[in-house]
Amino acid sequence: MMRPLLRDPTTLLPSLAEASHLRALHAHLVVSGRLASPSHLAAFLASLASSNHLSYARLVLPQRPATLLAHNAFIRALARGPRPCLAFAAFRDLPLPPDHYSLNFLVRAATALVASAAEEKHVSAEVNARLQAVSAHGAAVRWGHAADPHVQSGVLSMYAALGDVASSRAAFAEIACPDVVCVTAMVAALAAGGDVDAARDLFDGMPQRDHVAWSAMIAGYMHVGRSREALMLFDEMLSAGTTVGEATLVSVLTACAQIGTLDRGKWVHWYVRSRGMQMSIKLGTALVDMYSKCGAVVTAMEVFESMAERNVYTWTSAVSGLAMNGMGTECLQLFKRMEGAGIQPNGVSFVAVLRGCSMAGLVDEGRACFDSMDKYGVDPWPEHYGCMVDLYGRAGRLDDAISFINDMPMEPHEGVWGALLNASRIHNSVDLGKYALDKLLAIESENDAAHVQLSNIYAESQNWKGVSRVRGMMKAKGVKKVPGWSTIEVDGKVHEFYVGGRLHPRYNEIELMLAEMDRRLRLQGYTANTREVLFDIEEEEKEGAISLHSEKLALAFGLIVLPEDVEIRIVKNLRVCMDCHRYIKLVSKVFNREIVMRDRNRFHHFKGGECSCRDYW
DNA sequence: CTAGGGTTAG
Repeated sequence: MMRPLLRDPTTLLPSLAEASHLRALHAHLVVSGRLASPSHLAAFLASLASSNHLSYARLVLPQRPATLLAHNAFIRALARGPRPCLAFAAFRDLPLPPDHYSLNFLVRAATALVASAAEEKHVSAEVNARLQAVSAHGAAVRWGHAADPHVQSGVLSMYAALGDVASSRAAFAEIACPDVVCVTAMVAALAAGGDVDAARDLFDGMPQRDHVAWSAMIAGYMHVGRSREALMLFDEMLSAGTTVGEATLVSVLTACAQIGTLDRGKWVHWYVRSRGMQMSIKLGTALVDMYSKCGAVVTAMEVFESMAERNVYTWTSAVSGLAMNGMGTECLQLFKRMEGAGIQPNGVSFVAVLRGCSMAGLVDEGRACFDSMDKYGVDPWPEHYGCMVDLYGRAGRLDDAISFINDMPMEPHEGVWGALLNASRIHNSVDLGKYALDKLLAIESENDAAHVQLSNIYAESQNWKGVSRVRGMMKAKGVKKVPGWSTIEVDGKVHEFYVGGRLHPRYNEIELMLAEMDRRLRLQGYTANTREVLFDIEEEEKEGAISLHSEKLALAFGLIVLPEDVEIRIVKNLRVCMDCHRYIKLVSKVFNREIVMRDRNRFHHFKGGECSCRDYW
């Protein structure tokens, strides 16, 4: 008669916040005799623990003959809860010797502890997590359960979460016959430790691979930013006919976002819909992120609005998408909506909204956001200070930027000086630029971008001596400039262009188009601004170099091969230089094309001779 | 009653 109520106390309890309801349910379980059954007791305890009724659970637990089933369920619930350290206390208080289940859950608790410590960036928490992790492994050995396959795979990923691949390796070597799960865990551990090639060797040697193994290897490439290989492996996975799960698609979308390949990203979106796959929070978030990072911010927001459920990652992803696409006002509005929806912003959310405010020159609003971090219990990271300096500096309030730096409770990190340097460039403040560079170089003496920035400041003020001095400095210190490259996607294929390079098979056509572009731009009164460019390349390449910045090559190629009604989408690894920016604005007008360019920091949407960044970047 | 892969910034 009362069966329906008892079916699943796990889903029932969270809605019963009231203690009287709790006691009623408890009484009900007792009277009906259900609580005498170890599995019902275990389920009841688990739901108590996971719905934050810990003290109640602790009252219930010792009142009957102890079973490992019940205690293990309790430990498991604690391990998955907000405070995994509680699982250790429960493990210590076990009235019976632990079995392999207990140890498995203990190891999970340690992993969760490590993960949360890493997220909080708290040093003492990390040290503590490390100790707990080692002690969990020790307990598994001491109680004779270290050879249980569930415990083994758990231990491997636990050490991986700690960043201790050596221990993962050692533990893996102990396993006589590792099963698919353990090998997959080891593949992931090696990749997380940066040794993707070792991970790939292990993966290639696997006697059988299921979709999780494929997924782990694809994600492994993503961990080290080798997104092209991730996509290539995904193609192999498709040809192998393996089932494609949601997790795989999330990694694939991350790869698309990183490369900026909108066509493949759209294909994934289509794949999800055509298979009728359910749109989970993670998948939806990955889609929002992919569309944002491919410059399709409108579609990103459509996906965002269509999602049934969103968490702080989803919101932050959308806020950040608006910020990087230069939609500062919308970004701030969305952040406010997020607060209104009762979502607690975290450190990343604040980085995103502060960047958005910076883009739109919303200085006071940004300041208010920064000040509100305290209210949410978010400790500012160095990045947040960097954003604030950028916010003031970009708006031309250099004095405010400086006094903000002086009031910092910590030593300014390189990002802070970098922001000040950039502000000095925008507002032509030579002295401040020099000062910021000095500070920056004291921290990062070989920062090539910083040298280039200072040189640009000198160049803007026609100080050629300064330009050559910086150049000499770089030579003397052996600072190597990162070579610039740009990519453009045509029919799903990504074409790469390098600065001054003539490697593309259709270079002859590109050269003709570049000449045509120059001709038509000159008719509009364009003259090349050689100041930055001259510094950017080696002496012998100077001649003709203005046409050879990688983004111009990519743009010329786009003009050749893409139809007029298709926007030209370029991804560049460095910040766009002033001359190219001016050049591309003009091309967008003269050739009547929409051009979207993602540079190192943000998007530039060019149209009709204007850029969405309003010339501040 | 257990296990391996996946989401936000820089």
